[in-house]
Amino acid sequence: MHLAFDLIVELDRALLSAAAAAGVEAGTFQPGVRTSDPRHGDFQANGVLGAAKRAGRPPRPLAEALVAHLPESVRRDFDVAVAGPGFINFTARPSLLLAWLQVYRTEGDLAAGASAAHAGETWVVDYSSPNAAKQMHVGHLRSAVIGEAIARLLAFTGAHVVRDNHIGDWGTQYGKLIWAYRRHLDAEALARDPIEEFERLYKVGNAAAEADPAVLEEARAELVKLQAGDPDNLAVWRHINEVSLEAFQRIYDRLGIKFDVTLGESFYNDKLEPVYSELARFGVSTESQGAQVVFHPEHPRFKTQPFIVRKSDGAANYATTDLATVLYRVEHFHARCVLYVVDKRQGDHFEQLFLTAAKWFEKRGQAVPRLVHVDFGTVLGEDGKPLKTRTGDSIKLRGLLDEAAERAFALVSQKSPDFPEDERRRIAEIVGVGSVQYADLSQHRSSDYLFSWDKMISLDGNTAAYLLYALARIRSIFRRQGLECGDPSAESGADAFQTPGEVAVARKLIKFADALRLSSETLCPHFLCLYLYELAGEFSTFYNADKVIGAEPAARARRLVLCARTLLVLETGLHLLGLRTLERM
RNA sequence: GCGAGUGUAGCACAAUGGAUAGUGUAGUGGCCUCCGAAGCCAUUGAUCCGGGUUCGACUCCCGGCACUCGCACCA
Repeated sequence: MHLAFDLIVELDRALLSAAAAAGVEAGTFQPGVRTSDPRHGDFQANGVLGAAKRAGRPPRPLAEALVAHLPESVRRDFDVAVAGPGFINFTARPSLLLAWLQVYRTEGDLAAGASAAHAGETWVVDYSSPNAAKQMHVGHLRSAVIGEAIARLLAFTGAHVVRDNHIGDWGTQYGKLIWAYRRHLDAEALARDPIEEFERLYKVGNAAAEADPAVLEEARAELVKLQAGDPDNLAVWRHINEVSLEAFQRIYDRLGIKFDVTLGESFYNDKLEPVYSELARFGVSTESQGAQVVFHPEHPRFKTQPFIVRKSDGAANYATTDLATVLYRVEHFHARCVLYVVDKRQGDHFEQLFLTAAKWFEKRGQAVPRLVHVDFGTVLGEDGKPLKTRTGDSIKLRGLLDEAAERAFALVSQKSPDFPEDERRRIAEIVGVGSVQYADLSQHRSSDYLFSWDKMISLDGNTAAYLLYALARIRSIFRRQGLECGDPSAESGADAFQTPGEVAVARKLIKFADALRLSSETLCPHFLCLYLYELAGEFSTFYNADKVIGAEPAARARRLVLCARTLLVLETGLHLLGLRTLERM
């Protein structure tokens, strides 16, 4: 039996053909189907009002006419009603709810249903992108967490995703760093915590260069040697980068991040010369104050605010690399779309980059991919200012995740004292790190967000722990019944949903498709979070009202369907967000 | 100065131009002989101000006010 994954798409199509049959002029009617307030039904079509206005017809009779021309299948699956000024409400019948849940029963089924959205498209997602030789701190959290969630969402909805970690592994800081590395390296500290040692060395080099111009000169000389390909300096540089990447990967492992490629700035060193020579030759760039820059006369601000593509000393900067990177992603990956998951404070840079790339590509006679700055707000402390330690230092990501796991451990130990310690540790890591990820994802990415340990790990409200707890309770039902979750034999004999709790959960489950679509179209994971939270809420109400164990056979079977699918959707959803899930907690 | 963003209940957040603006916390009152009470149920409380567009505006446009951020060789 064919049953649409996204029922909204199906209703949209049905309404369009009904409009044609009812004599509505083509192109004047957009169905506008969306999920609705459950009080009114499951889906509603709002498009009649606008179309009636344009046609100069009263809306309600038009809505009635459309309803009368709906295909038989729609009327069989939905209770259809015209309401208010001219809304068409669709309420899924219990038989449709059960049928949908019987068709979409595994993660593979869901993925197959969702994958039509971006099939055949290649998307490059540029996220995390820390600087080598420095520890990742709280400022790196959101890019990593949001970027990973978006990459997973796109992949699940059918895209071929290239995850690219565009690390800062080249630049002027290496002069001072290498200078200090040669003179002040503490081998013991390096073995203990290499990145901390690199950070210390950089500070030593920086301070020495500030205090003594001769040192500054020496550091510059080290940089020139590195850039000229001096083998010794290159070896130091490589060592620093390797060690840095290993340290980053330990963080990424905890956050469920795995990059497809790590093409840092240095990768583009030999691809920069054509960028500025072409920009100059095409007349896209001009010379200003000794630098090569791009102005955009059509833009209110960038007509005077330059985009510097080559510094007055002849060196490249990040604008140059970013342009070279766009070209590489098109030519090498055939990217149709490139996402930059970067702090919103860099908005100007990306706006200028995209304008410049458009002009450059046009001159090259090449289509520019869709370039999107997926921006996000700042992580604030409880004082409303950017999150720092009490002494004003940035908070290290590793320490932050450790603290999250520690706090979760205290909680797990309190709630489940009889679990063995190693299991409590394992649970705490999942709950703690997941809480940090979820707190970040559950809020609209564009706004700043307030970092609060208490709200994050306190298990009330829209938190990771609440969702994980719902999972644990479902698992427990199956465990107590000696059943595998989703076992078809346990579900056989299920009849249509009856109680308010059953119906509410089933109605929420069929809207997973919509949550995925909304979330991936807008590149906003919080829509998925909100959906999962509401689903878990509906489930908790149902769980409280309707018992599975001990129910008569048909009721037990249909309730097991709800348990299994809620578990499936919650787990699939949480995995898409980058979280790990657990059996009990 | 120019530009961008934000302004929703005591606090923290939602609302893809749609119906009576949702939720969590905090407050109050219930529910464990009942699959995990890290839970459930009930209840109080808000769109910065002023215009406009629209059948319909938290949402779009214009003008204020407040806060945040960005603005020449760091990324």
